[in-house]
Order: sequence, then C-alpha cells, then structure tokens
Amino acid sequence: MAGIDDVARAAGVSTATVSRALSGRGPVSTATRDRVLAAADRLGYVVSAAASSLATGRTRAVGVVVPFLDRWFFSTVLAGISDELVRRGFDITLYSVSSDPDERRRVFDDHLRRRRIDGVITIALELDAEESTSLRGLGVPIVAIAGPNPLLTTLTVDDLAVGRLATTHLLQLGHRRIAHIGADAATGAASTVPGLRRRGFVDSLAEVGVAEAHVEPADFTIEGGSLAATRLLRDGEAPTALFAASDEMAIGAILAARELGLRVPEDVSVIGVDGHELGRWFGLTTVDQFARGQGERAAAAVLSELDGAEPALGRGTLPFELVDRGSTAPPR
Amino acid sequence: MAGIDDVARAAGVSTATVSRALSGRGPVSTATRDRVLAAADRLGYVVSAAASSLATGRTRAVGVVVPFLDRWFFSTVLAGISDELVRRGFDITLYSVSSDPDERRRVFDDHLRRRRIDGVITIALELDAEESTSLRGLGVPIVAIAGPNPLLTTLTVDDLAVGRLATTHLLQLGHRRIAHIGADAATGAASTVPGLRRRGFVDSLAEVGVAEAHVEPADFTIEGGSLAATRLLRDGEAPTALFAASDEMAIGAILAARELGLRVPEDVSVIGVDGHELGRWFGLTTVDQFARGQGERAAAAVLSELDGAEPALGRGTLPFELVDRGSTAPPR
DNA sequence: GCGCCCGCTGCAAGCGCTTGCACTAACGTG
DNA sequence: CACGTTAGTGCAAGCGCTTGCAGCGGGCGC
Repeated sequence: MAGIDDVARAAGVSTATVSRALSGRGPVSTATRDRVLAAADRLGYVVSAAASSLATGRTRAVGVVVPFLDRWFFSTVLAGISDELVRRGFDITLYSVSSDPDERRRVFDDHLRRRRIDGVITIALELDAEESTSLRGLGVPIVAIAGPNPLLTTLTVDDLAVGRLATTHLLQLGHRRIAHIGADAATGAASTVPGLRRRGFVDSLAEVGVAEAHVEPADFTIEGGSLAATRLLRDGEAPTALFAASDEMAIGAILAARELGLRVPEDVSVIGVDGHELGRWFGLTTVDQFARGQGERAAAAVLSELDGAEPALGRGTLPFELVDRGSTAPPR
Repeated sequence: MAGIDDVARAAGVSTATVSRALSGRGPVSTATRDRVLAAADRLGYVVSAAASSLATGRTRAVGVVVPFLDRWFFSTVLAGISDELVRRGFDITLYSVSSDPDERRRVFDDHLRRRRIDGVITIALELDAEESTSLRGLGVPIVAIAGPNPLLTTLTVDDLAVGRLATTHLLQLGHRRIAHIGADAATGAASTVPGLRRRGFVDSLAEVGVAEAHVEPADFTIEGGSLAATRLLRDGEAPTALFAASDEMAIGAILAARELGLRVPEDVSVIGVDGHELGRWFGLTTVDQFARGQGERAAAAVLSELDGAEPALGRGTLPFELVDRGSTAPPR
C-alpha cells in the first residue's frame, strides 16, 4: 500500500507538502496541490489512521455507546448518527455495554480509553457517577441521548412532558381508570427516562384528582408489555386505558388485549411512546420522539464541538409529538 | 493521561519491559510483571491505540459493513458480532453503506482503507467485482455473511435449500397455488440471497409439476410485504399460500390478509424466513436462520484467522430450521 | 572452577504521519 | 533600489508505542 513518501516522490515534492496539500492545512500553491492530488489519486493513497492520529491527536472517529443493539430505538438512533457522521467523513466505533458488570467496566476502563475516538455519544445509558466521571476523563466532547445526566451534556426529550402528554390525552378522552406500563419505583429511579415518564403519568392523574395511579412493571419488550397488559386486563376492575412507556410494550399490550377478546380502542385504549415503525400497522397512537433525528442531532452536536463550538451545557430539548392513529377512544 | 513512561518510572523499569509485561509478549520475571501491572493499574494506564497500532500494524478492531442499521436482521447479526468481539477485547468499527453510489465509493475507497481495522465482516452486502477486489486489497481477513460471493470467504445459510424447505412445506400441506413474495428476476440476480430463495421456490414447484410459479416483488419491509400480499389476495384466483422471503414481509402479508377479512391459516397460509422476534406474536411459521448466531460465528471466524488459522475458503454453511407456529395449514 | 547458555532487561531504531521553524524567492513599498 | 513581507516549500523533530539486538548475571555442565 502506498505511503505518503510514495506520493511525495511521484509528485516531486516533500512529504510535508503532501500532508499539507491533502489536509488543506497550511499554504500550498494550486499547481502543487493539483499535482499532489493527482499522484495520491493515481496511487490510491489513503492516510493511515494510526500515524495521522498519533501525530495530530485526532482520530476522525466517534464512539457510540449503547446498552442494546437489537432494539428498535437504539438501532434507529444509531442509523441517524451514522448518516450524519459518514457525511462528515467520520468513522463510528461501537461500544455495546452489556448488563454484565465486568464487561461493562472493561468498556469504560479499557476500550473507551484507548484514545481511538474524538467524541462520544451515549444512547439511553444510565451511568453511575463513576462511569460519568470516567467518560469526562476522556477529555472529548460527550453527548448523552435520552439519559438526563447532570454530569454530562445531554440531548433528550422532556420525558416528564411526554408522560403528561400521553396521560392527558387519555384523561381528556374521559378515562379515569388508567394504568401505566413501564418502570415502577423499584426498577427505574425518578430521574431516568422511564422514571420521568412515570412521574408525568402520576402527576397528571393527581392534578385531576385521580388518586390511584397504578404502575405495572415491564421490561420494554413486546413480550413484557403483553404480560403486563394481561395481568392488568384480565380481572374485573381492569383499567379502561393503558399508557405504555414504549411502543414495543404498547404493541404487546394490544396483542394481549386481542388475545383476551378485547377490542382496541372500544374496550381498552392504548397509547405508547416512540414512533416505532410498527405502530402504524397496529393503529397505535403514540408520542413520537423522532429517534432517527435524535441520532442526527447528537452527531451534529459532537461534530460542532469538535469544530470548536462551545458545548451546549445542560439539557438540549428534543421535539416530540402526539400521533393519533386510533388506538385511543373515550371509555364505554 | 498516563503514558507508558509514567508507568515505567513508577515501576522502576524501562518502557520496553512495561510493554512486554502488559502485552505478554517476551520474557518478564514474575516479580517485575506484578510491579508493572500494579503501577499501570494505579495510574489507570491504557495503551494508546494509535501508537500501538502504528508500531505493530495491529489495531484490535474489526470493521463491520452493513447496508442497513435499522432492520431487524442486521441489528441482530450486529449484536451477535459485538458480543463475540467484546469478549475478545476487540473494538468494532461500523461502516454503513447507503444506496447513494458516491457515499458507497467513499466507504470502500477511503474509510475502509484507513488501516483502522484488522478484519472485515460484511452483512448481506451485494458487492460488485470492484468492491470485492477493493476489500481483498485491504489484506485483512474478510468474512461475508449472507452474501454468496465467489471472491470472498462467505458464511451463509444455503438459501436455495431454505427456499425449497419453505416451499416443500407448503406443497406437503397440499397447496398448489403458491405465490412468492420477494425479489423477482429484475430486482434480485439469481446468485443473491433473494434470488436463491426464489430459485428454491421455483425449482420445488417445478419438481412436483406445478408450472406457474408466481413471484410478487417486494422490498423486504413489512409495508412491502403488505402491499404485495394485497395485490395477490384481492382477486378471485388468489393463491392459497404465500412464501415470503423474509419474516418482515410475511408479517406484512398476515396483516394484509386480516385487512382483507381473510383468516390465517384457514383462508391463506403464510410462511417466512428469518426467525424474527415478532414472529411468535403473529404465530408465524418460518425458516429460522439464527441471526445472532451468524454474527457470533462470523466474528469467531475473523478472529481465528487473525490468530493464524487458515481462512475457511469458499462457503461455510450455517444452520436453519423450520419453526411451525401455526400460520400454515392445508388449503380448504 | 571455568565457560556457556539462557532468562531477563534496557537501548534505540523505527512505525507513517504532522507541523514548527527556517529558508528562498517573488512581490510591494517608500 | 533597498528593504520588509509574505507565500510556498523542505527539514527534521516528534507523536507513544514495539521489538530486534545486545548486555548482564546466575545457574549448570563438564
């Protein structure tokens, strides 16, 4: 494979000039630049990432840290990130942190610290203080999507408002016996995404004087949603509406309702959160949070910080929107 | 951030010894090794990827090239790859090639050639000769998942057999008016994954003397499957069974059938391919190809080649299995 | 008891780039 | 016309590691 001095020889200049011509840094006459570009092109020269990054300290790569790869929200955000980064010539290095604490530590203590990346994007990661500190210690821009974290720059929808919006929608239809499928106090602290959605739910109910705010825990999968809904719907005092903290759980709830012989929305209303592509096939009413766009915005934010922009401190707020596809209706 | 000479100083040895102690290459006395490890740990030293890879030529990273990130099969395979690579201390660099030819070229001609990776895994990528050559030119192990490619080491299910298995299943139930939803001759060459599945379908029908083998083109999404099924099912001479080349399309077909007031499997049988997690919620009979396992095996294959194993030339065959969940039955 | 071998360690030369600095030549100014 | 500028280029010193080679003891064989 051709190296920089092959190009220099072919173009009749020094390696310094080649470097300047190709990177655009430093003055090079037009004629020389053209000759260098032609030679580089002819030889198929591509700068070595290792050598370049050792010399400059920059890597032209961004790390993306995710807890899951095979769930819709994560792969969709990732696709958005990838779009934006590829457009700007950056590579993306993927760090998948599993639930295994040892592996998780290894990602934060080893992999991420190899100085392979110029910036970090985390997606819906609940980081403890040590992990947050470890990330900051990398000395690179960090953007956390969907994980309100006082220690980091975050980019997230206002999940409290999302929870209120969904709940209010059901209340306005006249529902009073509403259950929430998501994280209960035991599984999702108040400051996490699931916790905030839950609080939005509880608060909204309280405001209209509904005391009972039942939360049925589930794990954000279709199956979890289905199981939770089955538990909720099979007894006499069943709720007339369900607010699921994710579309996957909402879809599970719809499937469970069908299985129990209940019609949606006539017998039970269901609303979710996400904007999952499957939603339209189930006529699912949801609070869309434009996942792909979140990825694009996070990538853009990291890149602009790399270009020297001030980090947007604190919480950037992302858009969300109620999409009514018919799975909610007034109670009978 | 601590460098290797900080560790050397702290441990009272030379950088050479630190390098040897940490990498395990070359003889180091136990006492020295322990001192070095302790010092490295205390200082939080992690070797710089750039410096190390410049010196050794190895990067401890594998590139994964995908055409889509937000489709089930791809993100699931990716999850499998990631599992296996993380376990072995490798990073994964993601290259998403879009349909835009310019961007596609940039990935092959620039990004992949930055010498950032020790190996490549491609997932269901249809590569032209030039791209295949370009990949081989990287001089690193390459494993292509689900893309029979004479120029590369491939790891793939026998899609011809998959097509036959699904079709034979329908034939044995007594169906004769069977349609295939997938790629027609115009959209999928005979040697591609969709093309092979189609050929398995056509061949199986021919063997039992069924002349007409209708192929309805669709784009492998739920929506595409739904549209194709709608076209097929709404007229009088509708097929009694549908073989969709992916579970997403099969699910679309089931949804379309419902919409048309048809029951599955009483009025129309549907079979898919993949083993999509949603399948069980639709009672979808499918040919499971264990996507996650494919990723794991591909990663293992690349790693063992890096360990010096001979590349498994030609085509490695992956397991697949008919999973009957009830969406197929004898025709009425 | 002497020499040899081998295990352990350090020295220093790279790996392939980038960039501060020095230099040259051409261009304006007063 | 002499001088200061400035644009364009090259030299060479790193960037932070790895590793071939050499040196240095200590143990062992004869």
